Amino acid sequence: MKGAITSLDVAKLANVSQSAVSRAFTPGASVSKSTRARVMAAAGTLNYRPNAIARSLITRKSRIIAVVMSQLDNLFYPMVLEKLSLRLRRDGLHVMLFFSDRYESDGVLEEILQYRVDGIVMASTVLSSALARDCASIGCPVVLFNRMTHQAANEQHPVSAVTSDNEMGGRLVARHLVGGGHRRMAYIAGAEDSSTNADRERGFCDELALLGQPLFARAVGHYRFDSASEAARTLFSSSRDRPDAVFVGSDHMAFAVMDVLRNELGLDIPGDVSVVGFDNVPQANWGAYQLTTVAQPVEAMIEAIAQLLRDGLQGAKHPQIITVACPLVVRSSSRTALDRAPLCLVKGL
Amino acid sequence: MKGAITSLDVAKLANVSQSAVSRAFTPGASVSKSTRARVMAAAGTLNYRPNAIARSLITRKSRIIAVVMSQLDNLFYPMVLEKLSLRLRRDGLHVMLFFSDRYESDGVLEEILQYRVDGIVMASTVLSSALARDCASIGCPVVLFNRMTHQAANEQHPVSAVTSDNEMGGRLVARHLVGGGHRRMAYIAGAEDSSTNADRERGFCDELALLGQPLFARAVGHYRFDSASEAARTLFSSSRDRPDAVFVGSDHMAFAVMDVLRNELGLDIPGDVSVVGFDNVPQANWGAYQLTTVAQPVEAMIEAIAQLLRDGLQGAKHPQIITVACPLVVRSSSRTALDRAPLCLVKGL
DNA sequence: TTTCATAATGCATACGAATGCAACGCGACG
DNA sequence: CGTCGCGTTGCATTCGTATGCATTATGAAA
Repeated sequence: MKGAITSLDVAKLANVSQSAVSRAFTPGASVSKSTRARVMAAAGTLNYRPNAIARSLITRKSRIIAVVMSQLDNLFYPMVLEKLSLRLRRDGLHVMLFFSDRYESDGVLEEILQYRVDGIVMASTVLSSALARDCASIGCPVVLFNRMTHQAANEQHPVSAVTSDNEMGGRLVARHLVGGGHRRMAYIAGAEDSSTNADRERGFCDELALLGQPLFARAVGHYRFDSASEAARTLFSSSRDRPDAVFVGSDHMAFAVMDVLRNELGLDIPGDVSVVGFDNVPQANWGAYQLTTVAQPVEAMIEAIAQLLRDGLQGAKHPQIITVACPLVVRSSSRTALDRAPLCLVKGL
Repeated sequence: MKGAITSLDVAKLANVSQSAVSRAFTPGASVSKSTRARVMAAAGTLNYRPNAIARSLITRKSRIIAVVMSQLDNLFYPMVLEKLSLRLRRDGLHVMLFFSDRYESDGVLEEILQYRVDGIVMASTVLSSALARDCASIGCPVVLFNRMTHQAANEQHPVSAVTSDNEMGGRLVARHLVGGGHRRMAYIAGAEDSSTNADRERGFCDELALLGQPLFARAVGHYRFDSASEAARTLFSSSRDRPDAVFVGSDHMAFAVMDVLRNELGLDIPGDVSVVGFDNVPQANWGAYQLTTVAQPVEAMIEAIAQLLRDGLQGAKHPQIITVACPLVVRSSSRTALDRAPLCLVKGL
């Protein structure tokens, strides 16, 4: 077996014990300057690298964080994935990536737990009560990202969560659209069983009602591109009485909606219809869309994840729910109060 | 220590030896039906899960594949990542995700090798000669994805690679554009030191020359959105003598180019300019772009990766270079011979 | 019933590094 | 010169599972 260089090989070459090698590679361990130097030299000539697997076995820390995703076609998640990975690396943690669909995660979680990961970030779904219990008993912290169902607040097996203030985001959109003079507001929902959608929709509708402009129409896009296209066709098929503004549950769906409105129905955005999304993915700033949207503060959310994981690793702090504010980013896919002025003048003539 | 359920605990409860437990969880091992049943029952009540870390230590197989990426903002890579992860899972492998920029990967690789991964897929860059040697000596197969530089063909430390037939892709575009009646063809390059760009550009230019229509203009976009916008501005700034077609080194850049052409320069696509990309990411089929592009056959490429990894795991097969064909997908961002006909009629009037 | 061949099981060890404990060396101080 | 203390070092054990080998149970063939 050629490439099996162990700490013992290094120890022999450096004329020290295996313990010394181990200590030389452990920051802050009790080793003299000279010993460490000799060890490092020997390690260098042998091309030795400490075996993280063996280390994990004895330290009971794998320094692996499992990240569970779905829907990487929605650019929001790749963005999160990349930033999260870089952030965790700064804490000496590594990302093991898993995929599960929205409704089944238990199978994947079984695999995850075999690796004795130091934490789990779930961005695809929530976890079953049974697995939440298992994670808790093992002491493996779980952080829900962008998800927060009853389980997160489950009394028996609570789980931490990081979300943006989806409800407030919905409210901001309502104010923006009403302020822009729209009268027939529609909503295209994401997955109806997701907390993000529930919160966004509730905030939007409540605020609309508060402003005396109840929701005009509604359809469901399931957070999927194709479903969103279909929803747009349904909502805007009749040329009379169609919405003059639509809030779409995610940017990803909003792009589909804009494509249908412009290319299939020949509508002008924002002349005929204002469109607002949610997430503020990079594409929202692309020339073809210039989408007004609610920005999820990814950096802050990721910092929150890192903190929750750190807490979870150190001790059994109580699970926490962290909610971060999300500002509205106004671009040209929606009419604003300023745009409205000339329209009124025209009307006045 | 509460959650530390080991195979020994299960063994005691089931009144068998620890070996029996191990064998019960090993498919194809020598255990009687009844013993396995008893073990599984005990494991169930104790919530036991085999420890993959300990298993890896002794089997010397971590069942982990390191995947190194960069630029997740180009949707091509998230797409690959998701499909690759699902494909490898079918082989019982798991993805550990790393990021490195295009020019530095050695630091990341040092970390990777500590985990004794069973293979490495590099989609971000190539690896240094020194690390290629290390990987080879350890017996850790490396597969370059979408990259193929001199190192891949390095005599001393050869490395496997999977790419699409980029050169042929470039040729197809050349034929398509010339066939569509274009006369002033431009190319917007990706990163000039990447093999993908070199191959695409060579194929495109060679074929253009062959068809008697040498390249008209060229700029560099470095595979980045912003750089591509800038390149488009440069190429199309003068209204006289501007290209009537542009082949862009990737879809991701092509979207930037289309945005500039339409929204900043007021040009019609494909009326004034035809645009062709490379990759065929999902967005290329979106209404706003409808981008003619060369399709990278992701499924086939991933199958090739899986095969190379399998070969590399089993024995020391010679590193292989796998190249898969990539068809042109024609959409409405480029004029075709058919579109030309009416133009000729108009001319004829 | 006896005799093998085969399947099933347990024992003991190995994987590679971390760490408590004891031993050691060295300098300082009494 | 002896003793104490502190910084180093090595020894031995440990983490949880897989597996070669020896042993025993099982069933089929004689």
